[in-house]
Amino acid sequence: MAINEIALASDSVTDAILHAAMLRFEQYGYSKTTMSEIAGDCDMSAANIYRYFENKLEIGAQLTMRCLAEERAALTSVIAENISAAVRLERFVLASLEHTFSRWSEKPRINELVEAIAHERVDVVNAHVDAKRALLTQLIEDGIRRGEFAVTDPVDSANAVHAATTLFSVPLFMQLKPYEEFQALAVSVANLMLGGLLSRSQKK
Amino acid sequence: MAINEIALASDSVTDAILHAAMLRFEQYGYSKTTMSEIAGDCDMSAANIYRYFENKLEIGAQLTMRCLAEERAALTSVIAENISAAVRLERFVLASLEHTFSRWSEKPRINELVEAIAHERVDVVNAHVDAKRALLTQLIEDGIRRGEFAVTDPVDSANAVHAATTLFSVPLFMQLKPYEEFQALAVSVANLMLGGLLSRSQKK
DNA sequence: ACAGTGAATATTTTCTTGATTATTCATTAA
DNA sequence: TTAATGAATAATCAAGAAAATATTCACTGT
Repeated sequence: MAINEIALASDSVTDAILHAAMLRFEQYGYSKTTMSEIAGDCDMSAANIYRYFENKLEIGAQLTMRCLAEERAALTSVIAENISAAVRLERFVLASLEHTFSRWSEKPRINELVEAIAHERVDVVNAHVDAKRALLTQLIEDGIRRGEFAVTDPVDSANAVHAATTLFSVPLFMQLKPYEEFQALAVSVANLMLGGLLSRSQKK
Repeated sequence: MAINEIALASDSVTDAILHAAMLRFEQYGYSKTTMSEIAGDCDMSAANIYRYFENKLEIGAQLTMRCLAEERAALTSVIAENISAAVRLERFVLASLEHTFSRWSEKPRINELVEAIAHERVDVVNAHVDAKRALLTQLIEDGIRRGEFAVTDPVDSANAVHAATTLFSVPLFMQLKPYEEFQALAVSVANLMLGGLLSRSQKK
């Protein structure tokens, strides 16, 4: 029964709704999923959902935030690796590309959700972008601390790196080339930028 | 009379049609302009246009090619300046941004035209992108020749620079920030990349 | 043959209008 | 007071007709 599913998957009505919505969105897409269906999965009426969420968009927004947070979690673990900042930067770019590409090619429904929310809730995307920039800033600060990077303004450098890797973060572009070409390009871009970051003694 | 306009602006029926179409597209937009209107401006019937152009899309494509060629002409003259390759590269990026931004903000009708054609005639955009990459390759080769740049594969570097400056070449992004912020970002990106291009002796 | 046309056809867009769906609200049950 | 509902309302979507537009074609004048 649905009651069991809820018990297994979550510990509050809010989470039950989010969980049910996610399953629907994954399988049928955001726009094709109705509030009644989500409600039915939770054994409640559609009206009751509005006691927990302002509207459908808010459900989508929260799920999108989770999705983007997962991506950042992966990037965070790249940053945390115990290797040179230069290699971490390259892996950061490659990991970002990998998430963008695989969401686009393997999870089109979720991609649809994210795009829809990005359109109506710019704040969600902005928060993600700001968080990503903050991660890059962290990484660059660490590189400076270790004596690897020679730049003086880590925030400015992080902004530049972020801007320069736009191509690898926007699903829309993924249709332009096969994944392998994007990978090679990402490596080239990362190496080019590293030239501007590395301190003289680090260069081969 | 229209006859005079044609005589002034062009020397063939083909050019008269293109000229009339451009005026209409600029003022009313690509989709709102009809073949009959273009034909009327040239004192001919709509059917007669098809003796000179395959269809409306082809007219749009040719005008778009002109527009993109103008942009490349500006970039070409930046490359031709008699200054260091490093400065030319920065100016190249800034000029590219300027074209993207001003077309988006000041010529929305033309931008609509370009977007419409880009959607239906990918080959037109591809040719432009390839030509832009070729210009960058030229510039980098020149930088190498002069001893300014230390890279070994100018085509790969040009691809990387081109990819890294995507943000400044796509009209869609122009809504994200004010022009001044884009300018500052473009300078940061250019400097970051120059770090990877410049030969050791050039660095301050 | 060539440049051109009006009328016919095909395609696209626009507009209605009937559903479907989102959201609100008055009310019930605990 | 809190959780929940069915019914009412509002907003959105979708199918199909009507109108506008693109494209073709048989034909005219040169």
